[in-house]
Amino acid sequence: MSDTSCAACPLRAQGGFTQVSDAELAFIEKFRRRESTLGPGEAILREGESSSLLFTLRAGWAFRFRSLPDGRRQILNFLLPGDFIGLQAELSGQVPHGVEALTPVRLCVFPRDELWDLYRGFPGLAYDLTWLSAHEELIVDENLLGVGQRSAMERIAMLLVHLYKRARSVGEGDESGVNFPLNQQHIADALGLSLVHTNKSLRRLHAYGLHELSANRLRILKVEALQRLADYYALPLRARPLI
Amino acid sequence: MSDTSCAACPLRAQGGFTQVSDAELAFIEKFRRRESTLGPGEAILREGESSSLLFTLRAGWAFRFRSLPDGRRQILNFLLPGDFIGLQAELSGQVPHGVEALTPVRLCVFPRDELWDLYRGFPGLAYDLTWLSAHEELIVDENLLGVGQRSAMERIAMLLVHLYKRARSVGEGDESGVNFPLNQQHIADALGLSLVHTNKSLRRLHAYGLHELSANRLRILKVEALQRLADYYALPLRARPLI
DNA sequence: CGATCGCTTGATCGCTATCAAATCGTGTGG
DNA sequence: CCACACGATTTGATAGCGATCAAGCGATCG
Repeated sequence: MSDTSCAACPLRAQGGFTQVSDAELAFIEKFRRRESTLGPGEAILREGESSSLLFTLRAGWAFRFRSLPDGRRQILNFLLPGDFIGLQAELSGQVPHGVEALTPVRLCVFPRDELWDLYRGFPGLAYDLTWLSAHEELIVDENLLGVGQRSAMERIAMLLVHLYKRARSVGEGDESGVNFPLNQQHIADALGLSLVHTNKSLRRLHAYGLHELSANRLRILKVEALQRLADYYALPLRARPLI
Repeated sequence: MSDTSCAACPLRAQGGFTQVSDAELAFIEKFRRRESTLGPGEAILREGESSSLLFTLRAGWAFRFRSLPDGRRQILNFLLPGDFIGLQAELSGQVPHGVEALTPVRLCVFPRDELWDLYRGFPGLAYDLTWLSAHEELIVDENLLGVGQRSAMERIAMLLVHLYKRARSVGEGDESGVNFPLNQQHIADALGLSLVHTNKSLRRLHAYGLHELSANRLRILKVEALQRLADYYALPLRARPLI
């Protein structure tokens, strides 16, 4: 697949993202080295390794995770189109978490060592990067609140609503639902639950008739009810920067 | 108490922070509007409210939290001297979390609406802000990993080691221990445990003789053993930016 | 067609929550 | 100085949510 020009970026075209100036766009185009494609289950970043690369997820879903020596794994957050990957690395470039593709993904690849040019020449983009970082932290905060304080059912309801809204906000799916590439193990790892209990809770929640989840497709029938059940009221999603 | 000049900042003097140029220091000095002092339990930021202010915690401890409508509260992370407060607010300035002082705190206060001057004129400081944001996310990641995957005892051991190391890294305490202003309710809220269970686990952990915790003072006797118990191996703390 | 992976279900265990109450230290007012 | 209130800590008893163990089912794939 050949690389698309940033000016013709289908993601940027589809709205929900902030505007950039022509000069900024030109810089981004130059900053981006190439595009890259990976399949489901492939590693974008490996836990504990160094990477001199940064990415923007242009298409597809992925997730960020950390694990313990004995194999327990915690999914920290899910990455959807427009999300930026790799900021958390310390200067050394070593990332304490892994990032793995959930679906086929399309990545824009940037060289970390030219990040400085961005800060020096394009304060607007620099600001955007900080914003993206702070925004991702906000999502992790929300997960932590859920995992620390909510019951299993509440957590699941929250996750479904959360991902549904985010997917819709980047233009995926429609009234009939969105693609939903997580399996139950992913849900369990994201919510700090066992696989078995996740299955049982999911089943019990399904019996309420507030959502449909089948064949990789998620449909939310009663958003309000689900949100009430989870005590989860997401802030409205604003236009966000895209680099 | 009169304001200190940034050039004479006792925090910056004490090492562990990255260097800034004279020009940057001068900007920070101008950017900072005033200092402010709050007592334990006082709110630095109120959950859900808007704030046009940003802060650097110059002295004292605080914590960031979110709560659910029914009162359950999750502490997201603890703030120690040098930490920057308020980045997570969306452009509107609305913060989804609260920040509360644990000890008497001394804050440097910055006007959010001049943040743009920093990005335009001082790319190095802009970079630092992104770094601080990403670094805080890293800490929240770690908490999420713990709350999602670790047992009660492991979580407590982790928290003690984590806070001890951070406190030491900003120059607090000595071999004989550090001040430790959390009560058991704070620990419970940070780790997603009930107060009663926190107490019992703390007690059981204390019986192992790996630490001493009394009268607001924490002493770690066997760091290695505690870390092994928690499966927690913190990355070495690097020099960090201070704004 | 056997193998593998993800989903489902039942039985049992145990960690942690919840309920209840006692203890202790501290500050306050009589 | 004592009585009292209040917050933080501690302890015991009981309940329950979610983990763990074990097994079966269904679909996809080489």
